[in-house]
Formats: sequence, structure tokens, C-alpha cells
Amino acid sequence: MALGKDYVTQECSIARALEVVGERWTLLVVRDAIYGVRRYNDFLAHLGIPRAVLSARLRTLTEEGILEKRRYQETPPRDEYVVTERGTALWPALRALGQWGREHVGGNRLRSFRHADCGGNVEASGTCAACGTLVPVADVVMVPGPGLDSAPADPVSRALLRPKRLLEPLETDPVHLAH
Amino acid sequence: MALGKDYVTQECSIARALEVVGERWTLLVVRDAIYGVRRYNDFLAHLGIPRAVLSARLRTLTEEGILEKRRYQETPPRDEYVVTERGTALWPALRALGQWGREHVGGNRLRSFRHADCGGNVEASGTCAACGTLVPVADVVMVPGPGLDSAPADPVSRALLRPKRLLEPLETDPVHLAH
DNA sequence: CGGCTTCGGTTCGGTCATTGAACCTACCTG
DNA sequence: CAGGTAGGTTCAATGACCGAACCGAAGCCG
Repeated sequence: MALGKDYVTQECSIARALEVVGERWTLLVVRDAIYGVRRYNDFLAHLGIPRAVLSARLRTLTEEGILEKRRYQETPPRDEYVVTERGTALWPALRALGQWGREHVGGNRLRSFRHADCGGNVEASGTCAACGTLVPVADVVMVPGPGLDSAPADPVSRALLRPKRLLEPLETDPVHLAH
Repeated sequence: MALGKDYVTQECSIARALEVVGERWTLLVVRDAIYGVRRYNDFLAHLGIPRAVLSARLRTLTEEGILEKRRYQETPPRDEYVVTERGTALWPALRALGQWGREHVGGNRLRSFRHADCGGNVEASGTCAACGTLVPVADVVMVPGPGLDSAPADPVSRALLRPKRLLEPLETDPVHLAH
């Protein structure tokens, strides 16, 4: 989408946003990054995205300052992709899209979001139903619902079967535990 | 996006939503429909979208119940595409995307949104800054900002240079006035 | 040392979607 | 009848995406 003919002519901040994150897979990569996915192979396994496309998306998201590539160990050299403030700022848009999907496409009971401080439900507007505060992303806990597959094939989906605070790194089971 | 390999494997309401509205141009068509654009040639002129793609998007959006095709005159037969409740429910997601584009891409001062009842600014959360109510789409007034081109080429952009209540049909100038 | 595995990619041929231009139909207007 | 408007369809070319294969650096196993 960023190549060739794009939305440049559009005088509209929605179009500007879609120029950056409107390509296929891009918003799902950002969603996973906010869920705490950080490593190439985890994105790969969870999304089922072609490797070449994932490489391209990670590169452009890094260039756009939505993800940050950082070395987390030297031997062997390993990098991880961590979502930046610019990336977490997409959370309201993702939540609103998810809300629409839940209500108008199907996907009830898949996941819900709670305020870590008080346990209240995070509404569509982003505020906590219990205490009324506008919940920052870091204080949101994703809670799996009954509609999820209870024994998914990929380790990332398995890790997401237990409640998980957003932004914190996801710990995937070592492969040998999955057998 | 809906064709071939899609996101069906994803157990996520965000992915479900993107299956429906994630293709190129689709969200911009919905945005225009919420702005009040209803006719084929108006979408065409405002978006700069290839005709074949516009036809495809209007068809799938109609099939998905996001737009409704309705005959508004018989001779000559003319149809218009009107956004449904299912389509207007995408407004929070579009507003959130626009907010992100404004803050993180550029596009300040293009447009703002006001509460028709009290004139207060509509915040990112969708509530009115002045009176605190959660503003329904039909009570939102789009107000053009100073960053817009003051003499755009297409009649839709020209019509959007004056404040405009969302959902109400857009009246484009007859061509002979544009000369 | 040799073989095997993991991680994080790149390369490649085939397929699918998008693009812009041209064309078409139905109707109206002068 | 010529020309214009509205709302499309068709088509060749281009670009994006797909899946599978390959690759290199590093570690681990015996």
C-alpha cells in the first residue's frame, strides 16, 4: 500500500493512518506486539503469515517507529521487536475494531479486557466500567473467553490462554513441553 | 482480502473485523459513506479509486450489510449507497484511526468533530468535552480545519469545506457552478 | 570433529489483486 | 441526432502476496 499509488492525495488523517498501517497483516502484527509477542518466530507461528511478508512488515513498522528492534542477547545474536509509544497509541483503534468485530461479525466470548487495578471491564471507549478511569494500555489485562480453542497448535495461542497483561513480553512454552 | 487465504484461522475479533473491512480502500469508502457520500461518481471523484475496485467494494460492503443500495429515482433509474447501522458502528474505529493519524502521522488541522447539541469538541473516546455525553454519530458535526486545500478539484472535497453533519446526504455542487 | 537443530531471515516461481484506460448501456437534453 | 451524465464492465499490465525451498550463523550432542 505504501508503494506505487497510495492515498497521498487524501486530505484526511484516517487516510494518513491507513497509509502507514493499512496494508494486509500490518494491524495484526501491531496487535500481537501489544499482546506481548516480540520474536520473529512467534509472530510467524501465531499469524500464519508468509515469512517474506512478515520480514517486510517488521521492517516498515520499525522504520515508522511503531516497533523497535533491539538486541536482547549477544551469543547467539538475537533481536526482538518491541512496540513503542507510537505503536501502543494504536490500541484505541484496535480495541474499537475488535469491538465492532465482536458485535457485528461474530467472535463473541473470545477475549475480554479488564482493568488491572480494579478488575473492572474495559469498555469500548477505553474507560473502566467499575472505576471510570481511562485505562492506559499497560494496565489492561487480556482475559481469554470460553470461545477460544482450548488446545491450539501454536505456542503463542497456547500462551494466550491464560490472563495476560498487555505489553509485557509473552513467554512461550519451550517446544519440548508441547510434544 | 476476503478471497483466497484469509484470516479465518485467527481467533480474534480484530482479525474478524479486518476480514470484512481490511481490504485496501474499504475503510475509506465507509468513511465517505459516514460523511454523507452516497453516489457512485462521488465516491469515485473523492477517493480517486479505480472504477472496478469501487464496484467491487460497494458490492461486498452491500453484501455485508454495511451499506444499503437503494433506488432513489426511477427515470432514469438511479441507486444510492446508504450506510447502515452496522456501518455507522464502525465510526469509533475510524475516529480512533483518525486520531492516531493526526497525532502520529501528520494531518493536524484538517478536520475536527463537534457535538451538534452543544458545540463541544468530540474527544478520542467519543464523548463531548463540554457536556460529557457519548455523542451518537448522527449528532456529530464535521468542521473543516485550516490545513485543508481551499480550492480542491473534486466537488465532494469542495462540499466538505463547509461544516457538515455526519450521515446526512452530501450535496455536491452542480458541475456548471464549478467552471 | 560431524551431524543436527534453532533462529531469523532471503530467494523464487506462481497466483491473486489492483490499476488505469477503454468501452458499454440507459437515459436525458438541446 | 449529437453530446452529456450516471453507473457500471472488460482488459492488459503491474504489483503484492503466497508457500516452499534455501541459507548462514550459532549452539548442542556424542
